[in-house]
Amino acid sequence: MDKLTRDFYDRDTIVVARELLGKHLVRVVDGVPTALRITETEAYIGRMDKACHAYGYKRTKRTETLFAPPGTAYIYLIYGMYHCLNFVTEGENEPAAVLLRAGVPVTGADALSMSVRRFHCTPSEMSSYQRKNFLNGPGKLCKALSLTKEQNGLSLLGDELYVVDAGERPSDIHISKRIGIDYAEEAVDFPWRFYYEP
DNA sequence: CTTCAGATGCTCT
DNA sequence: GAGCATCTGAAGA
Repeated sequence: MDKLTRDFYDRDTIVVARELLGKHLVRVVDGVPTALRITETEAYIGRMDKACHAYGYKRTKRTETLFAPPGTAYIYLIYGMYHCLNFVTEGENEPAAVLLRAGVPVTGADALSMSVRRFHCTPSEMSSYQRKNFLNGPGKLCKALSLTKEQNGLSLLGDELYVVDAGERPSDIHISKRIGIDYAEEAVDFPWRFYYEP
């Protein structure tokens, strides 16, 4: 159960996105860890990707975090009420990141803390619809882990938010176009979404 | 199962 | 002022 180091993140973004599948994302609040298994990711690469906030090395207040060292959390508000969690990759001054889109709880205790944060109830009180759609979206994932823009810029090498290799190697990884980037012209067709059925 | 409208605030032009 | 890397509940098939 080794915590991933900077070397893991400081590589090609596509590779990092693929290899994050099956890893455990750990969020610690008040000393209590909650873990989920990562099941869906997307790559965003500013150098060449019109879907990336930092396309063409565009530097604004928001994209500043994408220029931080690999292994930094990039978290932003979307649609006025949800948050998206990303991991910065590929070297300093090379704005690129992996979006964390979905996961599943690792243990029963993890399921409990996340169901409380998401629905203010226990897992057994969740509807079957809620159970089926528990963590299958970036906004849901952030809510379940109590992540907001307050945590933007947090290092993944610290103790509040990090990823561990639990030795799981998912088979049958699916690849597709990315979700919700219809504005991105030719980049809408880039096959940079990775996921598997846990 | 599917579609659909509405919520809501921040960022950039 | 426009638009957004989304989610939910309600309604219909």
